[in-house]
Amino acid sequence: MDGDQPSSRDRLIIAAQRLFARHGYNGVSVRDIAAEAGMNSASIGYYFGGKENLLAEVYRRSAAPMKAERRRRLAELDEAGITDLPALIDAFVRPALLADESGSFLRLRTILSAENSDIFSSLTAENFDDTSAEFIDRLCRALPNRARTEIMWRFHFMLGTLYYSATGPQRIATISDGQCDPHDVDRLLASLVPFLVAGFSAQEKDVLS
Amino acid sequence: MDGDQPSSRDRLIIAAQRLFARHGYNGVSVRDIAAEAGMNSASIGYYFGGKENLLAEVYRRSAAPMKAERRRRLAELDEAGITDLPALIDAFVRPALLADESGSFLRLRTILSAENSDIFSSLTAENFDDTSAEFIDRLCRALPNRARTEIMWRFHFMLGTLYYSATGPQRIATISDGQCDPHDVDRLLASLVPFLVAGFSAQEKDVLS
DNA sequence: GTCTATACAGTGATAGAC
DNA sequence: GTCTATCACTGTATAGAC
Repeated sequence: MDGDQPSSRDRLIIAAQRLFARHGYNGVSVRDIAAEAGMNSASIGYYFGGKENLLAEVYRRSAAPMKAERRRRLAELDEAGITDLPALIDAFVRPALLADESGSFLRLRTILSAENSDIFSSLTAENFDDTSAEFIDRLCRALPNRARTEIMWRFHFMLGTLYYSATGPQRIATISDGQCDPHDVDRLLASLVPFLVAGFSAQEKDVLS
Repeated sequence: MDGDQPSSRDRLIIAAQRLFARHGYNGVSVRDIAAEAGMNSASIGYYFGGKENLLAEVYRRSAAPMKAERRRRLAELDEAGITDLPALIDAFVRPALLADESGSFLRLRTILSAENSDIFSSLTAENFDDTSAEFIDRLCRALPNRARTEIMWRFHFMLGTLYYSATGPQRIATISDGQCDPHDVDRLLASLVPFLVAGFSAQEKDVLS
């Protein structure tokens, strides 16, 4: 049956997942992870070949439920025959902020994107290239009068709002004297989705290049 | 006269500024910085009390010209009597991407925001709270029918697009098969400013809270 | 196969010699 | 004011126990 103890390998992944989410990548040592899993630090080298490969394993595990949730929402939209922009953007953005508790996976990815950009690139490409392409295709269909290149730029900007929301929360709280609480994901989404919808719908400025 | 050699302290700051911009904060050791400045690594402890305080010094030095450029552009607008949203947003966004070569200071700040969020918070507050407040006030005046809270949320989203553009460049290049080059700052701005203008102008969704 | 003790070169910080 | 020496820490690699 499935009631088996998790394997040593799995225990390491779970411990790493928890610690990376809380303290980022560089903020956690292999010794911390091993201790959290109740194992020797050298076991990470044995099972994964190094800290970086363990990160890749954690990334894959965390990405899976988020991708599944996005796919589920898209299927729901298809079933209901909905193709409008707000629903589409919501289906992309909401799972990123809600898939794991308080967007800890999103936070980890933001840290990686800034600090270890080469690792981040390959992991993102490996895990999200298909989903991203799917969404860009749908965005182009929902916005037939916008150039595909322009939509990709705006997709890029959307990622920025998402990533930053996962890490820079105290800034908006400071500026607003506590009126804006970035941990209130529902409130955040209520502002973010209309903002993005308007941005994606914007008239194109004439560009030379 | 002013033709003096830069002091040992200044040599360290300049070396750190160059290395932090290229390799981020954690990617540079105090030994690297000291070697670049032609000094002993312990000198950083002596002059600054530690790597973190040296970072604060670098931050202040880098923020100054960017803030000056923003102020200069705002003064220009005031002189010409321009108060429209696109010009205002451009005056905020452009100096962040152009003040130093290839936005290396913006990149450093993004890394800090993700990895060392407590340091980032205090440095940002120390250096940018006044500028941010000034811009939010102007945004509110340019958008008199939008709630101030909502404008602060959108300001938060704008920071996200900026920060991410400074670090996650290769992602958009991959997705677009090279059609979008995030290092082309002029092209980036040509898409970003209209996107933000539309986002800031968006109709408010009815929010419960 | 699984796991661990241990050594190695690197980090930031710091006490104390000069 | 500057440097040497040293400390506790990091990720990694490996020899060897079981």
